[in-house]
Amino acid sequence: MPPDRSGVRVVRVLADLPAVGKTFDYSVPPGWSHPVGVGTRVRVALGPRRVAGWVVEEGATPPPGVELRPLLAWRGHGPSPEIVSLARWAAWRWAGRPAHFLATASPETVVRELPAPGEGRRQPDRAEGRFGALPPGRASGARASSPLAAEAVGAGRAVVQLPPAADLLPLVEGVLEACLRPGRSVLVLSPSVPGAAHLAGRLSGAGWPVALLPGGWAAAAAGGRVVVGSRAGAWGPAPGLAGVVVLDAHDQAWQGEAAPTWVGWVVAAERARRAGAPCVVTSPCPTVELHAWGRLVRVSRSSERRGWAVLDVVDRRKEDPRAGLFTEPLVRLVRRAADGEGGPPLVCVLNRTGRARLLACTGCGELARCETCGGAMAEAPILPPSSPTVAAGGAGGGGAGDGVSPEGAAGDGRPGDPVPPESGRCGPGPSLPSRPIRVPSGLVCRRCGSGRPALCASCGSTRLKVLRMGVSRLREDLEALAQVPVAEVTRGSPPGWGTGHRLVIGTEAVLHRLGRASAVAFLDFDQELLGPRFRAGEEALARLARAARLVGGRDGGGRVLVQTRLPHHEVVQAALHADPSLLAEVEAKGRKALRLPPETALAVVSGAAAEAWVAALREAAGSAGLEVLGPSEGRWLVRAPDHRALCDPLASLPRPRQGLRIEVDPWRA
DNA sequence: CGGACAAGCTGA
DNA sequence: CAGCTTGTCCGG
Repeated sequence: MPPDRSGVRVVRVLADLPAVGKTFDYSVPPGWSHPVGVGTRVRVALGPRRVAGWVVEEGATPPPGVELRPLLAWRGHGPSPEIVSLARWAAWRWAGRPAHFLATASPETVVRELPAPGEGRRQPDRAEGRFGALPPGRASGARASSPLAAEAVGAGRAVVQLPPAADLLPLVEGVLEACLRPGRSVLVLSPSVPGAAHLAGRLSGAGWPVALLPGGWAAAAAGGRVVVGSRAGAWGPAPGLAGVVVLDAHDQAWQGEAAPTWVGWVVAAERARRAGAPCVVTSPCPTVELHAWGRLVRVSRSSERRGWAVLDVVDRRKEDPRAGLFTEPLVRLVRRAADGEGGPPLVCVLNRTGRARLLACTGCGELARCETCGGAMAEAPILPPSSPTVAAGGAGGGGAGDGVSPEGAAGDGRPGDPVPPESGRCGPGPSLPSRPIRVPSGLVCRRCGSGRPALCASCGSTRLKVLRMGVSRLREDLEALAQVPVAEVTRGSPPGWGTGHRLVIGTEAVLHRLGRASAVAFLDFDQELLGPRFRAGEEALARLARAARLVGGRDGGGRVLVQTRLPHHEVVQAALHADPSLLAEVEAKGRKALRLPPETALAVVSGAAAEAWVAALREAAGSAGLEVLGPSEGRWLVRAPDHRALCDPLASLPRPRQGLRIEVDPWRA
């Protein structure tokens, strides 16, 4: 090593190792012709190993007494210095590691050089049809100039409340017209990957220079393009950022389940703020957070009404209780769908997987409960041990409450999930068929996972009646009623499952899987309304909005049927009157009263090391106005007046290497 | 993260 | 006291 300060470039490198937050200094080999700057991806020696990393600082003074080692290899272009800085911010904001975000912000392959910058808009293709017609838009070559877009761009931070079935393209094009300039970029994000691809196709057909992420990373990094992506796209390259558009900003998909639980639209908005660029988000049903963030821009009442569906509210209080979920209006709808010819299907939604989630003895009336823990026993098919086959399984969700969340359904049929233990304490016996079947069925505890045969524990009767049925059972009943095949779609179903059926039933997932429906029926909407999460109301309205979009709004002629015992609930009323503010007002007051976001900032801390760490946090807490509540079910809730008061202490307290999960902005408190 | 090394437990 | 496990520290 030459004795320094004589033309040897020194760079500070962050290794791509989640647990190593520390940075290390290296020398740039003198012979290198590669561009090396903040964000460049490199390979370095760290102790005995060679690891990937990013240059995060240039020209730093290495600590005295360390012999610098040279960078080992140049691994192509990486995120820009602005993104490196944004990653540091996000690491603070969601209690994560910068390396996590830099990985998200980096291209999937080594990018050695960048193509030419985008050239501005060319004449639109006339061949428009190949991008499909959902939602039914007019030819996008037509004048897109949208006064709505102008108003939104002018507001700087705008929440455009477009109804569910509205075509978003005119607004997006309006923002592009207002913002996209040679050599600059506009970021357009959609909550789903197919949604982003579809949008990219339409924009590109309309003549815009599009780079679709993640594949188009290099093109995006060259600048002058509309950069289209989904959640991770919030981290995509967009040099000279001149505007940001986020579609369906209320969507739960903007937040991930894995820690750090960063929120895509919040990252995009922060990026726009730092660049001084306008950020326009759209939503048919803006959340309270969105209301607190930006200025609300609304369309006319008549447009808004047109974009929501006609809602049939079935008051289950007035229906014959013996009819169960099959109310008279639903039966009519089912018969009509069964008799119909072709066209999109009737979609029935019931957010309960499995066949039967709660049973009682027909003889003595006793509930089927677990002999071990007292929890409710659900009916479950008996599977061969560790069968990988997808089947209805009531076994999901260890202690996840009612399992109403889509996550609760995640356990379906995955190997390693608690399936009824045929070898267990009271397994049903030896001769199991090799394929999963529905009969004989057993009972399985949804809390502790133990199983037993389908018998009443108190009188031994084998006749059990279903008090709360799940989709699998309902599918059979629906098929019997309709006399046509009925498809069942849950999270585990293969893609494309259910197409070609006149009737489809499923959990919440069915709303995401299908592109179009003639009608959507929510069989037990109370479950959505009363979910044990503080965002239950907003989620429920988002589902109604999605359903309205599926049926094409009022113009599409579709209907949405909602079976509920709470017909006056603000969520139902908001959809009925095509006025999401009816919910927003109630919701804002409620959050304020209960000191929930956006009134406060929350984090949930859990894991093996949580208890000790939280104790230390409590020590440090008092000054900052930080409250630590809990534990409840092994989780602590940390509450602060705002994110600064929350995240500063979380960031300054040293973290154990393992066993600590911090969820900032938790979905449920 | 993964290797190095130190401190603790075990068994002959 | 060797041999192994478990824990803590460090890397430029």
